[in-house]
Amino acid sequence: MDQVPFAFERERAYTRLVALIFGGQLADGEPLSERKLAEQLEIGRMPVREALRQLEQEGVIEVKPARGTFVRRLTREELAETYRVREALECLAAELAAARGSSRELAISGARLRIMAQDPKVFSAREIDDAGTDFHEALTTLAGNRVLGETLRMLRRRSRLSFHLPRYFDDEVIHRTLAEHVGIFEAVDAREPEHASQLMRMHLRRGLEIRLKLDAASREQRM
Amino acid sequence: MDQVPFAFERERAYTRLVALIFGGQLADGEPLSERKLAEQLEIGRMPVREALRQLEQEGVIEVKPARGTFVRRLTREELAETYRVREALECLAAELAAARGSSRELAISGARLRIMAQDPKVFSAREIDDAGTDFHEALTTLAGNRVLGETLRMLRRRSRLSFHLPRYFDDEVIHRTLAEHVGIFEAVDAREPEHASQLMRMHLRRGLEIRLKLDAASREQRM
DNA sequence: TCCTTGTAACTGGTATACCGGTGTTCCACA
DNA sequence: TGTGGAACACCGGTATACCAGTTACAAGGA
Repeated sequence: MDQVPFAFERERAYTRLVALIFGGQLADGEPLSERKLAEQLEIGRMPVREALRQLEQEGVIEVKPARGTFVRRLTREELAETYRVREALECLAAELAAARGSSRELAISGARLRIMAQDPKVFSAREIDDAGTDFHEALTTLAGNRVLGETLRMLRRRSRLSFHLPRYFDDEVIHRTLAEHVGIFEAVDAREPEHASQLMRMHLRRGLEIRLKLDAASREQRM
Repeated sequence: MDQVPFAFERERAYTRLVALIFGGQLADGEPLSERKLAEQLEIGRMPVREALRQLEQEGVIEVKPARGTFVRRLTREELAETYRVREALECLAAELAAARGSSRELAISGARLRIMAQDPKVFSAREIDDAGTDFHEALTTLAGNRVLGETLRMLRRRSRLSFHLPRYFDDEVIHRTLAEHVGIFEAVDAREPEHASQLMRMHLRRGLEIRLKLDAASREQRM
């Protein structure tokens, strides 16, 4: 009856592929091959194929029959579209979460954020980034709507797709993002749905703005 | 270069499965079998399997290894959750569409709705229902956000899952829904984003309310 | 040198076969 | 008659093989 972490090869393949794709271990635009991936991961081709198909449906990769499988690069327009949809749903999540009040998980995540915000320089960009991801996750769980959770997970994965960007941003951006997370946490903790939603909206809009700016700079640099 | 309607067996399998599942040609709770479906549809097992996997990801079916594949029946809670997420996104779509003004497709769809609304009794429930589906589709396309469109398509499919309900509702419900669609169309046509969004919100909340009531009645009847 | 052309090495798509796990059926036995 | 258990049929999961289409590249002709 107990659920083993990976009951199926397909799930193993999926998590490993996600790690590969978002871990930056792939040359830009390099085609993935079902067979080569299977060999590399020491998993059969069919499970790998199914995992790839799932990633395709999530918008992470693109499969071109007889040509290859490719990690998608988001255009500026598509990134903006993804953020727009995320905004609607992340705000809903914040609102629902705030209406329910805090949870143990969110309290832990929030406390961690607060500690980090007091002296951000002590922590690595990676740590702060991870804490932010956890926070969003805890917030969504607290919202208590599973359909919302699934949908958001998909959108977040999609919006994480790099499009010629450095993996981590500079300190200023990271610290501001951290401060925004703390602000949202406090609004939720204070049971202020409207406020939480509003802060979340600004948080995402700033996030998009930053990514678009960095992308523009990156393009200019490459000319 | 031109795209044939069904380049792949998998796509054929998918559309035929959707027709099967939502066409009510399945006994309640009856297990689907990859092999039997493949034989019945005269499509190989692998394409059918891939189509089923997609439907699973969309929340339409549930696959239990070594036991079978089942059409999911939504609980009241899950239906409500789905509608809540849909509400956020359908409102966004209405808002974006209204901001852009009308399109040729939406105008056609809207004109059809108006004609129907003038004398609803002339049209069949099926016709009115289809016109409503078309309208939502045209509205989403007009919104011009593909990620939004994809996400909504998935949620709509999910919320269409019957849970012991008669396929079509009574005349009063159908006519009121029709009137609501016309109202939303007019708000979009008049470029009133806020108004369109508000009407859409009420439209969906009423829709959920109706389905929950019918479900409750259905449960009572079965006792 | 450049273009053509055919071949070989890929790609994803599909078919078939086999695996271990599950549920049922039915017979032997108490 | 009731019950335990073995055999069987069926399930989804996976491996392997083959297909058709694409691409890269090398050999040969202009």
